Amino acid sequence: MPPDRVVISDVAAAAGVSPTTVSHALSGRRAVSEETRRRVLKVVGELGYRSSIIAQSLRNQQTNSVAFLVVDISNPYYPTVAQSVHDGLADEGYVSLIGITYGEPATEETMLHNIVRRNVDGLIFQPMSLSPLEIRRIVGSLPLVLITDHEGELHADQVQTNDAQGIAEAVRHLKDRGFTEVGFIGGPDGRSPGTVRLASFRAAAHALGLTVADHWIEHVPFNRDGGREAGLRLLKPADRPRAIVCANDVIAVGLFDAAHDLGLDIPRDVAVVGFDDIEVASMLKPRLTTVRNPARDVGAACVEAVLSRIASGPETPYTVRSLPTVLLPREST
Amino acid sequence: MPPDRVVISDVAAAAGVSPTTVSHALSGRRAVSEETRRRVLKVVGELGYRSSIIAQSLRNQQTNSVAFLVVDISNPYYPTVAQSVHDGLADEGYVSLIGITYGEPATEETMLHNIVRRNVDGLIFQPMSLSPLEIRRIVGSLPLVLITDHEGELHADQVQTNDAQGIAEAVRHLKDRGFTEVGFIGGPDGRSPGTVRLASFRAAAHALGLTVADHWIEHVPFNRDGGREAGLRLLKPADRPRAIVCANDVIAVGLFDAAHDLGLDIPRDVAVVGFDDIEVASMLKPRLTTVRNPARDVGAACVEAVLSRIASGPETPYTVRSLPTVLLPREST
DNA sequence: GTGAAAGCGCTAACAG
DNA sequence: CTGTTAGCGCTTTCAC
Repeated sequence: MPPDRVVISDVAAAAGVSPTTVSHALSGRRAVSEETRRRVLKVVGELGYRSSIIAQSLRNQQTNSVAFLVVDISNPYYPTVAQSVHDGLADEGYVSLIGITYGEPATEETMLHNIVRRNVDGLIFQPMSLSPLEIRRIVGSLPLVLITDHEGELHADQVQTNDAQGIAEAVRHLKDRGFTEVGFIGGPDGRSPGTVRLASFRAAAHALGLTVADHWIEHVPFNRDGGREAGLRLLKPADRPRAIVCANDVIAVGLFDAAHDLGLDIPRDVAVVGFDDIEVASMLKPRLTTVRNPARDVGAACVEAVLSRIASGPETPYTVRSLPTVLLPREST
Repeated sequence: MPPDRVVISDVAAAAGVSPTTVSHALSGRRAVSEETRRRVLKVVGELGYRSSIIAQSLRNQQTNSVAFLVVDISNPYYPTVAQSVHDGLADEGYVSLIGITYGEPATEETMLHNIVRRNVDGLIFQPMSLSPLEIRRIVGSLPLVLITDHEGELHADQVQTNDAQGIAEAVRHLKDRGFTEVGFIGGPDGRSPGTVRLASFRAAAHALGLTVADHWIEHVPFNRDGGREAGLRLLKPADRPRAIVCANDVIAVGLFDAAHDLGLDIPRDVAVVGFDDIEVASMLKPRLTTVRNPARDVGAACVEAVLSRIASGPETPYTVRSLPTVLLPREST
């Protein structure tokens, strides 16, 4: 086993040159005679020298790292985004620091502080609790990309999906299929994407003259159990909606559970529409009609945004990238 | 917006003390008079000082970070492990650097080098291509936990699952149900977990006197398409196995696709057993019989192993943690 | 073409 | 109880 930490002065000594020369032989930022360069490289190979990124970071004031703060990796939608972010960043030589916030305000805040303390070069963040201004206050002038539907001043670059469009398509599709009494299972109140989706649902249903009873709107956590419980509440009464739009696919899975428990057939007794198009959606029986949320594109857009911000500095105006969503009609409607 | 980078000397100057005192007032590693401490803390608050972890890392020779190298985050099994690792590490104040290797030898190797250059305090790694010795050569004396079924000298702490046990239960269960002609869809040849699972399958089938034709064994990538293609090859001929064990659930999903395409009923025409118990398993129709692979426990065991190694140093003997697997009989058998 | 010296931000001897 | 000094490993002036 070779000595564990070979540092630049070890290489310099062994090659009979100064650390400066080793640095330049490796980086190519200054001319080094061919002969010296070869000798240095040889010693580097023999000693197994690998420069310390920590030391470089301190000196260069940049770490080649980007943090990605995500709400909840147990929803299959997010690993896809995370993978896309990771791969895009890795291609450009950046490492990703992934943090899971669970949407908790305290967790969001402490993670933000830790990220600043780690001198990351940029941050991609899907906020659930903190406001854009609070975030900016914590991270200073750090390159910041927010994944959010928030309207208005963000103090950050933005990546969003056009959820209203997909939801509108879904509602129209329900009407075309003859479902006129419709309900909605949304996420918790607040800054979650469920809020926008619910608003879009209401607007679309109203525009098309569909019936939406107040008690056909449910707010639950974005998970399978939430969907199941809301489903039970909505479907048990005789007075129930004939179609239900869910704020995401995971909730729809829970709704499938509820329908199964109650012996109800989908779509005969109740139609179901999801949101996200996670892989499971096409594995369910019946296959789930859903709105496709382009996870990989979202990740790629975030990477692109954060890298251009890192390159351009804080002066250039903030950008907004809006990605389309589209309805995928399948068997559950 | 406050000045972006407040450093310790700024605080010292504003509080009228030395940087040393600020450091100690914050860390508590040296007594500081109550009066001074209060003053320093006040200034820290006003200026919004947050110490640089990069600088601390260079000085202290430890980064409070652990790398987690995983094969493929698109298989839902891994996000669960990753989440467990992330949470366990976060609880102890460590940040996780997640890398996705896709099992590529070149990627594994460069990621390993980069990780060393980043001075992480430890590494949790599920190797697919590199051998334990090659890995140890690259990472030097770094605390290293390998997630692998590899038998023999590992030069690292190990976390493994007792796959043989679960597979044996599965095969016995198939026999009990009256399936005597059995096949297997495994992963690619090599260091993948599929190799051990196949060997266990063969051993168990042989011990119980079941029939396993050579062409009922398939090697495919660990994804849905792989399962589908293998399924088509196995199920099309009249001479087909009556039950198929899959090396993981994702492959089993592909097999479901194939059965569906061919108009075959599960379990009447062919029984299916998976491995992992990802959430989808219980959502399929019919619900998938599978061997539960304790993802969260694996993650927790890795965290525990790497942290104790970090605490104990390289001298203490390597440990092996073996986690049980158990069959979950459901509707697909 | 090469080297000496300074400094990134921090902490720990050492000294008082 | 507090401050001065050195140094973690690197890159970049500045000087020759």
